[in-house]
Amino acid sequence: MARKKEYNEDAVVEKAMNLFWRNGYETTSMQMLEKEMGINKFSIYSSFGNKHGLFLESLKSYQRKLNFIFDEFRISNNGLEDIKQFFYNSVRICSQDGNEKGCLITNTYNEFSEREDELINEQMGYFMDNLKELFIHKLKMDASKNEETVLKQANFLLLAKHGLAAAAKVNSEKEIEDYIEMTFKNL
Amino acid sequence: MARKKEYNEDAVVEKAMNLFWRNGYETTSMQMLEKEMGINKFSIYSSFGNKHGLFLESLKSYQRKLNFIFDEFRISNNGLEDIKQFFYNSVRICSQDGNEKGCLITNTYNEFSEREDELINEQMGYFMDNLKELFIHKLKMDASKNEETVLKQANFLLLAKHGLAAAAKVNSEKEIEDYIEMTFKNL
DNA sequence: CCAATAACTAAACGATCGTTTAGTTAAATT
DNA sequence: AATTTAACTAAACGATCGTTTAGTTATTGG
Repeated sequence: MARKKEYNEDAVVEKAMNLFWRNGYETTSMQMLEKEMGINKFSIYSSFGNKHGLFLESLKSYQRKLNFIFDEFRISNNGLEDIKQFFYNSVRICSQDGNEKGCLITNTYNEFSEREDELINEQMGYFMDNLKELFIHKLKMDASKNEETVLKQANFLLLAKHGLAAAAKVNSEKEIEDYIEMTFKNL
Repeated sequence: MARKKEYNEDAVVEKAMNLFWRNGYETTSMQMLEKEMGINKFSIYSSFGNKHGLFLESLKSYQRKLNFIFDEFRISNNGLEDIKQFFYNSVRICSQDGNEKGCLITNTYNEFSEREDELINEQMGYFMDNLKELFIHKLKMDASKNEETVLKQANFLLLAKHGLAAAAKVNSEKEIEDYIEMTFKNL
């Protein structure tokens, strides 16, 4: 056989993910990735094919990172209150390390919205559908809500979450809190 | 003196603005701008200094384009209902020509959020402050609302508007309508 | 211990980015 | 009509983009 890899693929993908998260796809160059990941361009290309492939793996790494929030969200049984907590948790994740990076999914959604990138859209759709189902499940815990109301409110919350993620990058903690409280005031 | 310009600066800026609106700042190249504006790179640089300067002028052109919506908004005297109409009008502007371009201001807000571009931030701040003041003015028409409620609701609406603009690029007309109706349901 | 092979380094690839510059054309002033 | 000067064309600038490739190093199986 031959030589062994000197790096762990999951570990370097996570580093790449953090760079993409901070800067977005287009603004992050292979040079920056080389430096941040601590491996050569050759190694990046042999492990992930190209920049686009590396980005897709980074998206998956981000979703793994979010898994524990989703698990906590899924397990709890407090209906609407769970969704609100999920909103707060999402903002907290996005504004760690002092710098406001927003949500990588939402950022990607925005950056790729004009392009028609099938693989990226697949990842986005998977994430959104998953979230919407969760919202619906939580909303249905309130038996007084009929099917139509549940669907309408789930749609509303999905867009509100999207807007919140966009706002988390530029607005103050107080404004964010006001926004969340107001969003849930009359659901 | 000397030769006269063969193009109108306002006219070519509007063409540049439409290109930036469709593609964003970074994705729009000088080559594309040359073609769309119908003038040479030399002319662009002599009129606007550089790409950044042209973009700033494009932002101003966009704001001029929005002026008539703002005027209509300002003049009317129906309080909260005016704000809702403004939301609907904003979405309509963004999804013309079939392709969903979103709001140039919001797109720029997102694309430049990590950078610390003083001139761009100035334009953004000017626009946001202006909008917030208008919201406050409309909300105060309802005398039953105290100062604190008005400010909180104005903040909420500003973020909701931001989220709406982001959503207008990717969501269906029905989802957008549900979102707006839900947003105004209990204000 | 040697041949085979995969992981590494580093340099170069062509393309495109924003910007500049040398040379030409046309309008206004004297 | 001659001169001046700004607007034009088109080519080239250096830098950087994502990607590839030639050459070297290290590990494994026979």
